[in-house]
Formats: sequence, structure tokens, C-alpha cells
Amino acid sequence: MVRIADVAKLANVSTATVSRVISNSGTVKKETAEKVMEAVKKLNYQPNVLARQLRRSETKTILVVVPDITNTFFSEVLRGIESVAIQIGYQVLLGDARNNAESEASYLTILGQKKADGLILLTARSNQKMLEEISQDYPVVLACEYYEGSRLPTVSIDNVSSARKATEYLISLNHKRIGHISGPLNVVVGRDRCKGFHQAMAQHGLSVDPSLVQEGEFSFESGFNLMMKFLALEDFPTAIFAGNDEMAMGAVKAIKSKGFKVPEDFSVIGFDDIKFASIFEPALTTVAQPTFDMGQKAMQLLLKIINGEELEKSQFILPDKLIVRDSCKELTING
Amino acid sequence: MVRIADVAKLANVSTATVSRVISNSGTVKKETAEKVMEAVKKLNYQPNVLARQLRRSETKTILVVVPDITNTFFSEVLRGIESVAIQIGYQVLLGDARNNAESEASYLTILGQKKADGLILLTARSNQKMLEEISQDYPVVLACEYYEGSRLPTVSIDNVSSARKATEYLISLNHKRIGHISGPLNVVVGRDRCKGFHQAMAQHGLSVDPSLVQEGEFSFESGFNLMMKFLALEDFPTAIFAGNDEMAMGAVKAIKSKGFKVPEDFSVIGFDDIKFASIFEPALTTVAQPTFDMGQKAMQLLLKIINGEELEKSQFILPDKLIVRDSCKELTING
DNA sequence: TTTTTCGGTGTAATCGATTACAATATTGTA
DNA sequence: TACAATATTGTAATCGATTACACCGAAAAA
Repeated sequence: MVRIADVAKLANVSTATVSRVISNSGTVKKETAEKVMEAVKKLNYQPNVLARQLRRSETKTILVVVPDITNTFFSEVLRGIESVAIQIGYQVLLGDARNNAESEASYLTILGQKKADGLILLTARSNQKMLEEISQDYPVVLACEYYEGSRLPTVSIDNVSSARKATEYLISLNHKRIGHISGPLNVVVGRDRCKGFHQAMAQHGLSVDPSLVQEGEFSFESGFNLMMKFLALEDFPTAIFAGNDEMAMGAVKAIKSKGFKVPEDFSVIGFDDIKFASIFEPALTTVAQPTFDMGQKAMQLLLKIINGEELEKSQFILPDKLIVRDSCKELTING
Repeated sequence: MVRIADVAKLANVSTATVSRVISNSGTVKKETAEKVMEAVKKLNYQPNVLARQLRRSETKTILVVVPDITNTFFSEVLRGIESVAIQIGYQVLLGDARNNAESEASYLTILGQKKADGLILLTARSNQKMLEEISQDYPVVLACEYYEGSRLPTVSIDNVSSARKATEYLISLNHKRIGHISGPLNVVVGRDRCKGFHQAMAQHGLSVDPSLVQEGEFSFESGFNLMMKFLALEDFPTAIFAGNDEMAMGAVKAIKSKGFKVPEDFSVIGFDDIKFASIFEPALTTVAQPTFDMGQKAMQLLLKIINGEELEKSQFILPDKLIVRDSCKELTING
């Protein structure tokens, strides 16, 4: 292992000078610097980051905890985070919570151990109070998910209004009997999308049949099963707003399994616009979240906090976008 | 910040003793240990991992470089890696190469900086020689992808025989005029799958029409475009072996766009068995790779190398599995 | 000429743990 | 009781960088 002392000896200067050169911080005479650089090159010296980190007590590493790394929605956000991180010399430590609040919390010890300078959470299912305490001591940013009424720095879309928008789209297509296949209501985004659904219905004077609102998990299977429930009712809904794209696909699959067609017999709208939404048949009409941007924004925000900069505000709402494809259709009188 | 010295003072012992207690390494009297543990608890002491790392010169961190984090195939492997890592007290530093050999290589400096104890590469597109040199100095394991004729420790399936198996399945369905939509041939797995295809054809005395082998990228769009090329030929193939599932889906889409049906008019087989393969319509017949297992195995292997254990062998071939679904059909005389 | 000023460099303390080695306490043995 | 063996604990060096502070010499100011 080549140490800074080796370089110093070869260049015939002190370690302090070498350090100044490689961090180009201080005032070093040009010729001296060249001598040092030469020695660095000759010895193929790379500073030991651990030592630097210890001394400066910073790791240039951040921790990102995702609920499910195999969900492309989150991996796209992650990519946004990482792209910014790399640019500014940070590395990303990955925590995959596997949809488990406990394991989510277990990653947080990494901060206390000083293995990371900050934390971005793409999931907010563990104890809110604990997290708020942690954010007193360490830089924390939430992305995608969030806590209600919390002051924690957050980057996300406005799930309530997006859900309203999705529902209103169905309403604009003349649908009146609309069902909602909701994500888990103990997760904010599930709750907020459900809320948006109800708001839109109320605003347009439409009543919501309680049997047409079903809570499930953000998975294909769950979407399938809940749609099957709807299809067991006397009086079908004509359109379905699903909590996310996977659920929407499950719902479509269920509809098809009964011999019906989408969008002819049922309109289905999803949420997230995952990679596969456009490949699916029918191509899914859905609300797109700016995944990559959210990741980038979250990282930029975290960096500001790490650097102790003042935040102009702490909640960032990014724009969503309704993507109209082929899974919804206007309800005609015969419909 | 609570330091070990604070704990030592409160417990009225030396820092050495505290250190011994928290790493339960040495011989410490029971009562002393209890005293120390009490002080630890009272002060809520957490060792500064950086200091430990510097002294022990180990980071308990590994670096995983993936070609594309938004590809569920790789994120499943990653999950396998991470699950083992967490269990044994390691953390995973993520490098997303974004399908770019240069950026892949840029992550390797992290090793030299001592920010990670080892490296798992899920992509092998950068300079082989360089990597082999690196593996002299640092623990390295390749997973999924590999270099031909290299002694680098590797975990993967046998892509040649898997591709042969896939092709033979088509042959067993009476197909004779079979096309191959290949992944990039500058990537080993692309090459090996192509090789397996040719082997199977030759072994069954079938000739390969050169115009029925097209090289593309491992993407949906690429699969679509290349299938369109086939569909522009005078003499169609009756079956297609695609380099991976995304390409297979693209091919199916192209076929449908021309008004043909899968599997009635064309049989299509994919590769990887990604999450979406079963949701796609028709559900994709494909070759499943043991993603999670490969990740686990790779991590276990890396750990052995880190610990300086002797490896019984360096190339691990895991079993693949042909998953028969609905995208292939026996060729009848009417074709 | 003398005194400041400051660019450029070196010395040594420091970050916070681990651990080699030394020292002391305790127990066992003769 | 005396001495050896062992258990337990402490002292201080160490990991490899960064950086506060001191210092020197040359240029600028008085």
C-alpha cells in the first residue's frame, strides 16, 4: 500500500504539502506541486479514503432505502438519485427493505455508525416519530412516500390531486359507476389516492358505492383478486381506478379472464406509468410520476442539507402527467 | 458525539476494555463487561465505524456494479446479493453503469480507495485485462455475465446449453425455419446464446438461414425492429428465439402489429423469465435464470475470497429451467 | 535599514477506534 | 508461604490522512 508518506519522501516534501496538492486546497508553489504530482504518478498513489473520512468525519456516501428494489418504479427513482450523487462525488449505499417496515428501520443504524452522511427514504412505513428524531441529527429526505403533516423534507407528486385527475378523466368519459382498487391504506400514497378518488366523485355529484372501493396491496395478484370481487357483484362498475399500474394490469387480467374486454366493457386507469405500462395490452392509461426527476431532486435537496444550506422550502411537489393510452373508453348509452 | 473514551470514563475502565467488550473479543470479567454495557446504554454509544475501518482496514462494504438497475432481472440478482450481505453484516454500495462500459469502469476506482472490500460485477463489458489485474489485488466475482476463457470467479448459468435447450424446444414442436433475434454479440451472453442456437440447429440437421439471425440490443424496441425485418422477408420463419424476454415481447408486438397471432402464426421463446413474462399476453415461454440464487451464490463466493478461504472451484454454473407458457405451439402441416 | 506582510512549507496534533505489549491481579500448586 | 500460571486490565502505538499552528525567507512598506 502506497501511503502519503511514501509520496512525500519521494517528492522530498512533507506530507502536509502532498495533502495540499492532492486536495488542491492550499497555496503550493507550482514547481513543488509538479514534483508531487510526479511522485503520485510514479507510485500510482491513491489516497486512502477511510483515513480522510475519519479525519474529516464525512463519508461522501448516502444511504437510500427502497421498499422494493425489483419494482422498476423505485429503481428509476434510484437511478435519478445515483446519477446526481456520482456527479458530485457521492456514492450510494443501498438498502432494500423488501416491503418490510422492520427491515426498513434496521437500515437506519447505518447513519449512527457514520457510514453515510445522509439518508433518502423512498418508503415511509416505519415509525414517524423515530424518523423525525433521526432527522434532528442527520440529513434525511423523503421521496415518493411521505408522512402526513410532517415537516420532513419531501419530494413527491401530489397524490391526492393526481388521483382526482385520474378519476376525473374517467368521469369525463361519462363513467358514473366507478370502482377504486386501492393500495394499502396504511401507506400514505394508498390513502391519498383513495382520498383523491372520493374527492373527484363528490365534486361531480357522484356517489361512491362502498362495495366498489376495495383495499389491497400494490401487486398484480392483488389487483386481479379485487377485480374478481367486483365481477362477482350484481351491478358492475363501468370503470376502475387502480392504485398503481401493477394492480391495474391485474384488474385487466381478471376482466379478460371473465371474457370481457378492456376498454370496450370496462375502462381501467392505473398509476405510476412503469416501464411496462405501454407494452401491456391494452396499453395502460395512467398517471406518470417523474421518477428520474424526483430522484435527482431528492439528492440535490439532501446535498443542501448536508452542506448546511438554508432550504427555501421543505416540501417539493413535482408535476405528474396523465398519459392517455388504450385502456379507457367513453361510455356510450349502450355501454 | 459519544466516543469510546467517554464510555471508558463512565465505566471507570480503559478504552481497551470497552473495545474488548463491544467486540466481545477478549477476556473481560463478567462484572466489568456489565459495567461497560451499562455505560454504553446510558450514553447511547455507537462505535464510529470509520475509525474501526481505518484501523482494521476493512469496510464491511462491497461494491456491486449493475449494467442497468431498472432491469428487473438485475435487480433480482441484486436482491439476492444484498440479502446475504446484510445477514453477514455487510453493506452494498451500488454502481449503475447505465449500459455504458466507461461508466462501468469508473466505479472500479472505489476499490483502490478502500471504500469497499470487494466487488461483484453483473456486467463484463469493460476491459478484461484490466479487470483481471484488479482481481489480483482485490476480491472480485462476476455474476450473470463473464469473460470467455478467464479464470475470474464466476456465477452464472450455462448460456450456451440454455440457448440450445430453448431452440430444441422449438425444434421439438416441429419448427424447422427458426429465426434468432440475438442480443449484442460484443456481450458474452449475447454471443453464447447465439452459439447455442446454432449448435441446436446443427445437431438436428437444420440449416440456419443467415437472414434469420439478427443482432440487436437487449431491449423491447430492438426486438420489435428486428422482428419487423423478418416480417419483410419473402419466406417467414415459423418460430423465433429471442435473446431475452424484452426482445421477445418486442417481437410479439411486431407480429401482432402485422395482424398475425402468437402462437398460432409464430412461436416465440424468450430468455430470463423476468417478472413480467407471465403477465404478458401471450404469457411468455422462456428460460428462467435463478436470479436470486445467483446473487446469493455470488455474495457467498465473494465472502470466501475476502476471508482468504480456498475456493474448491472458481466457475459456478447454476441450473436454468425451461418455463413453458403460451407463446409457442406445435407446427402443424397447415403451418 | 528596519519592520511588516505573506507566500510557501514543515511539525505535530488529531480523528476514534483496535490491539500489541506490559502490567497487575488472582488463582493454583508445591 | 512462595512461586508459577493464568486471567484481567491498562498504556500507548497504530491505521493514513488532514490541518492548526509555527516557521522561514523574500518582498513590500515604513
